[in-house]
Amino acid sequence: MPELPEVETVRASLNPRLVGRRFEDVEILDSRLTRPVDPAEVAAELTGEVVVAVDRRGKYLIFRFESGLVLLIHLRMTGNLVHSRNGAPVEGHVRAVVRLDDGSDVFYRDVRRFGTWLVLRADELDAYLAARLGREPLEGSFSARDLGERLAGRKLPLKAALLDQRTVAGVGNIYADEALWRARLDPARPAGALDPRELSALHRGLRRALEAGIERQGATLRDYRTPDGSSGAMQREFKVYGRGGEPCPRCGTPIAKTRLGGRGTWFCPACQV
DNA sequence: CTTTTTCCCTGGACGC
DNA sequence: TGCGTCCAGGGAAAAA
Repeated sequence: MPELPEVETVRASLNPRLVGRRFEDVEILDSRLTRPVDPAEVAAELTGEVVVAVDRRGKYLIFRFESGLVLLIHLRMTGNLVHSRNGAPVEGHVRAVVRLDDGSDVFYRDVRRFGTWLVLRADELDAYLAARLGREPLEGSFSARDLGERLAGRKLPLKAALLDQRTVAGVGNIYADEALWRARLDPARPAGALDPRELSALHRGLRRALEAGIERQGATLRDYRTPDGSSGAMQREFKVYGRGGEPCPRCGTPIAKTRLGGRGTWFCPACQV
């Protein structure tokens, strides 16, 4: 499940490969991908476009073109971009293919078909993203105080608040649990009830968890791969996610599993308070 | 307004 | 071996 670190890894890999390249041919094989827009219309819009940058905002990939169009890709659960230079076919759940002007191909694969491709004009992009996303947690100017403002007055569980992309952009189920463990905070705590010291710990926990994920090229549990086909290594560093019954790396208490915000949630019942 | 629930999808794990 | 059931979860939309 690609979250901020996985999407950032994909972005960093694709950017140098795609900048300056022209989309010679675009095939969209699954109409769900562009719904409700006709995939043929999207393919026609993208054909001939020249990439000037591959950016990221939250979990969105942003392909910017010379013309001023942008392609917004969300990988959701199992979306996967593969860059193939040798013309070797890529197998399995291919939903779209882009042929570039250097002869290489970008394959979009997605087992569960939740991912989306959306074409916008650059002047529409900010409003689209602003309506859905909060601050970038790794931006230098994002402070514990900013985080506190996003959580103030909210009564839902901390875990659920972190999954809400308007709280902080890019955090998903894995990094929410990992950040809460680092901050020593109980995921069930009411989101608006943190004191300044706890907000600071959560701010630091979020950044440390996300940065660790980026350093390890993301976490590969099943489907996620980088565009060159390699796996991430962050899954080996998980402190609590998916580790029910194993000892807490900090205090040795067995990790507990519960359900919060509709998602599996792992935490240490002793040192997260 | 905020929060919760339902839905979309497929394949892997599990019970019998 | 095969079949049924459950589970994984990001975000949109509907419901509460």
